[in-house]
Amino acid sequence: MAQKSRAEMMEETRAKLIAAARKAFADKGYADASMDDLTAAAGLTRGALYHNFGDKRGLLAAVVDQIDGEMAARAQEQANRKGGSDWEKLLAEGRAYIELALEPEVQRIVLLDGPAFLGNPAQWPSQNTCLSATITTLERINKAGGIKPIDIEATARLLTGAALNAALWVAASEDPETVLSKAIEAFECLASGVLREQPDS
Amino acid sequence: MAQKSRAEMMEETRAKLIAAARKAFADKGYADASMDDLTAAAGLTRGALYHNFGDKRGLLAAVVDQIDGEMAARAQEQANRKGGSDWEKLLAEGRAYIELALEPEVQRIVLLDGPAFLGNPAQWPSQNTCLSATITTLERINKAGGIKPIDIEATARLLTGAALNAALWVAASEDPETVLSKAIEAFECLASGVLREQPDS
DNA sequence: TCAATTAACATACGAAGCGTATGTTTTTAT
DNA sequence: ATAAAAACATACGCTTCGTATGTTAATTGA
Repeated sequence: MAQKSRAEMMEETRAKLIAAARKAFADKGYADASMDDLTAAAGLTRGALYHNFGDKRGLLAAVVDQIDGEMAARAQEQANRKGGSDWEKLLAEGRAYIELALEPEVQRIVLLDGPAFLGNPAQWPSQNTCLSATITTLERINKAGGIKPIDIEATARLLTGAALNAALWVAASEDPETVLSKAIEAFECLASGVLREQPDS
Repeated sequence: MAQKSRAEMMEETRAKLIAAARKAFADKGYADASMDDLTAAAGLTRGALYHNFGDKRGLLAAVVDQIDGEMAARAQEQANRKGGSDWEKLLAEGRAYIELALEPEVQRIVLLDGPAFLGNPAQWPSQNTCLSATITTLERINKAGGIKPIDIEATARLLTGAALNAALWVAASEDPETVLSKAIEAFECLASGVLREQPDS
């Protein structure tokens, strides 16, 4: 089909705006990103913005949603690649979260600006994408009787929180390579706290 | 002395501005807080602001510093109150962090707005106030040979990160009472991962 | 098929806020 | 006592956001 339908055009402009926003938000931060510049870079005007996303925050929410989806997919991929036990999958997820959060785009938009302008991340619908994966893995381990009798969701929240914070620490360090390995070690150490018995490693 | 020196006057206006900023930032958030309104509420104008703090961000930094100092002091107080072993002190600190982070003022200003407008908290000088306390406690436990051979700072970073994230979760929940106890349980569980042997509890 | 309506934007407008540049007054220094 | 500087207040310009109002093209209904 050479002709694009109206709905397709709409989706295309939405995609262009989101793409331009990802770049602008990542480069300048949400607060310093001008909507005039952003929309112009996408070959549009602010009119398209307010028609499609309501306001500036709406665009940020859409961007966060998109990034979060990509994060969850990539983390799952990493976790499933190596196979292994559910426990090893949990550790792989944690490592993946840390490494994903090292990307400037994720860090600036999702970890720094997101909470300030979209509010408490614990209330985001998207945050649950990454989180539910961890919950699922924890529940599997739990059904096998491998962990202590604690609240699954609470544990998942703390683990992901620790991972994201670790990423911020690594990003701020002057020697990310070695600091990253330290962070991953510490993460696996803390995670082992949920086990009934010490792992083999 | 009935007369106040010039330096005292200066400190007084700084204190008034910081106090007004704490209230305004906590109520409306940093982005939506008007400097005109804020300074007027302190009985001053924006002139005083830019003379004392450089810009809006400078005022936020001062506010964050003050709150962080109070947090560290209160957490230490809580940890030392019950006495007990270093291990119990570590758990008490974690619990204190979670409970402190539940206060709307701390949450809005330090956890949500701070990172967005002051940048990565891992680079803040003030963040180290709370963190170094945890590091100190961990080192004490380490010297007694009680923990696994992992990086102390990394562990402290992850533990505080987990605590702060837990607080955001509790704050967003509809039943903070029970969720808080779950979060504290999970925290202690994860923290026990650093121990060589399972604690007595 | 052809008006009429609506969707998808663009343009124009008004208001608010930040930072700076420029006063103004009161100490401090010499 | 006069000059200098500190501690603010006032005034100004610039940017930006959200909305209100066009404008064009597609869709609907008879």
